[in-house]
Amino acid sequence: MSMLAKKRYAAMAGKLKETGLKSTPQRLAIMRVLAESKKHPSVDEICRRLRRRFPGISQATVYRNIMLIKSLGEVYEIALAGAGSRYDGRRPYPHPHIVCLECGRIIDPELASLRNMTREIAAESGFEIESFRLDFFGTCPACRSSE
Amino acid sequence: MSMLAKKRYAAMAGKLKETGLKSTPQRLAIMRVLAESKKHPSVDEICRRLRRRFPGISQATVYRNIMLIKSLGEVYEIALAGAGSRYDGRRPYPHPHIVCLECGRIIDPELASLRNMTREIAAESGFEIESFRLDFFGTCPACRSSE
DNA sequence: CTAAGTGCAAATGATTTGCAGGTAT
DNA sequence: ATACCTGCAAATCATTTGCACTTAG
Repeated sequence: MSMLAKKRYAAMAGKLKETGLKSTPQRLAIMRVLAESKKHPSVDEICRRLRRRFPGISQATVYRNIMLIKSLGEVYEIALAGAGSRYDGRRPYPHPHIVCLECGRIIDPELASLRNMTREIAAESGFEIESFRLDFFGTCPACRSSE
Repeated sequence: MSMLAKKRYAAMAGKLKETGLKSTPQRLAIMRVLAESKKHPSVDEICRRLRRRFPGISQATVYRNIMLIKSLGEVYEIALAGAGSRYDGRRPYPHPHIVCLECGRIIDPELASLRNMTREIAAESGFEIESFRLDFFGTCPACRSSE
């Protein structure tokens, strides 16, 4: 388990303790998967991965726990059009993605101008902005050169 | 019907002609609603609105036609987490939105910094950016004051 | 002990699809 | 005439919920 994964897992398990909710094996295992996974897994993927250790685990349990972890502010839900949501437990806050339309690779760019933009939006609209979603779609350098 | 609505409707109906597909009354009526509506309607809202003139119109027809119109590049689908999609026939290209989490209202802000940001992303990642998706979520002024 | 959590199955809500007629061209 | 469309109902798919049973604290 990488340094970051350890840290993320500790943060999740810690928040759980604080709330007084129970640390069940399934719940902790879900947290571990979220903390370790670099690939934005779906509920179904998380479930399949957990079935090795918990053969009878149900999707309902995964859904319920992800909702809980999300309410603790410890996962970020990436809601995709037409498909099921994917989850990022390594960066549990809104952040932009770049998705390659050829190979499906997703990268997380740095984007200095974002904070300004959120402020600009709030000022213009009068909304109180809580979160955002920003994805760019295109072709990555590798795919472009092999065309 | 406003100037823009007329223009958008003509563009949609024109593209339809080009393809050789049929101009059924229902299909044209759906286009008209999309061209006129400033409020990013859902399939259900479009359907209810059309039932005045077509009492028996089905959701399936609306879904099928919106898919078709989308494939013509004449509507932009705003896919939302947890809720149904909404549609924008006035700006059928990617553009940012602000979604109110209380009342569901969606507005289209001006956002000067967007072009720069796309350039920044392309430069940093080496991707060729084709499209994007940018939504802000928060609480609109009306909902905030009535809390 | 007992509130919280789990698995299962059934419910939900958005969207899709199969089919038996209709209708635009 | 005939390929495309429509309405209806049934089927999907992701997600949620009700319930009886189990378990962490």
